[in-house]
Amino acid sequence: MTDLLTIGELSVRSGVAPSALRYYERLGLIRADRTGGNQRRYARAELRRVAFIRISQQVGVSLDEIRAALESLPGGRTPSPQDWERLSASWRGRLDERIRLLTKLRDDLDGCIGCGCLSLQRCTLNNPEDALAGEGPGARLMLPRPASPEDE
Amino acid sequence: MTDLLTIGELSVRSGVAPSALRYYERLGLIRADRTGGNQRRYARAELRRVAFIRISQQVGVSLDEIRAALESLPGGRTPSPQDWERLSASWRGRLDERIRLLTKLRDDLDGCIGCGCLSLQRCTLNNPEDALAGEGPGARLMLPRPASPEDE
DNA sequence: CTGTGACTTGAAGTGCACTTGAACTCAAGG
DNA sequence: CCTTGAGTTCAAGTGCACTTCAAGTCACAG
Repeated sequence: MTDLLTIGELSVRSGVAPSALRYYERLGLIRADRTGGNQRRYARAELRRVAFIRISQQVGVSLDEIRAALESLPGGRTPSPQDWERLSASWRGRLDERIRLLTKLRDDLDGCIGCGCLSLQRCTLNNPEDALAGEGPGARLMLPRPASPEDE
Repeated sequence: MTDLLTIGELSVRSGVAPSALRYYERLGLIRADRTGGNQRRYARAELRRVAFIRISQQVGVSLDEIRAALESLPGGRTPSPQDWERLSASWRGRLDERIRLLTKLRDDLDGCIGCGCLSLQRCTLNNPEDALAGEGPGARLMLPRPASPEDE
């Protein structure tokens, strides 16, 4: 029971496929020591990093932004609880915003269903002023830019 | 002021790029008549369809599912208000679920920040039982399957 | 020492939702 | 009639987050 994990072990414990872990390493999100035979060995702290990565993805943050956040850690490679708190808190706003927009969408949808204006003309639903645009996770999650109606 | 729209007009009114409209047509999401010169002319009803498509995407529904939903319309090609209501309502559950999961994530994140257990070991945050998995919009929005911790 | 399963690499492939480019035609105003 | 901007097609490219593949190496139990 050494305190270094193989890629297989890290994969099982983190729930992330080995291929994804290698991918994260290529992107500079995690790091690994190597054995004499060139195999990866992960410090346990990497488990925390992987957890942070997955949680951040759930919030809708891209890997590139996560990388930037992790790189912002002062000096030391192993994030302290304070680092963790700061990073987690920094996504909080994003999360709030996403929840807010989805909730607004739901309310608008309800309003539309209720009011019968389902042709979506002058309905708030079709009102582009702020509609989950930008900041989508993954590739293009939400919408590049929403609709701007006029007539119909 | 004919009641048929060119692709440029539909693009401006819907906020969707012409290339995207052609793409939607290829996928069978919208349809267009053609002029003698082979140019697309859209009935105004297509504006509603495009609006529905964009809204559905915001809810996190893939184009393929949207296509299936639109195909489910009984007979007539122009969706009635009732159709609209039914379709909109059918996404409602997805929307609720997404909001629920994001809210749970936020609460967990708060809990983590508050309780200081930021190493994310036995924290709910890292609890995979239900974590925005599946059903992501776009490509792979949320997560294929989340983490399953154990030690650290 | 050998077999087996876990590991290594780089390159290529996947899925979604589009966008871009090249080469061309159409529609409408002057 | 001619120019110009808007339209057409098909093929290929983009971005993200990975996965898959082929060909080979490593670690360890027996």
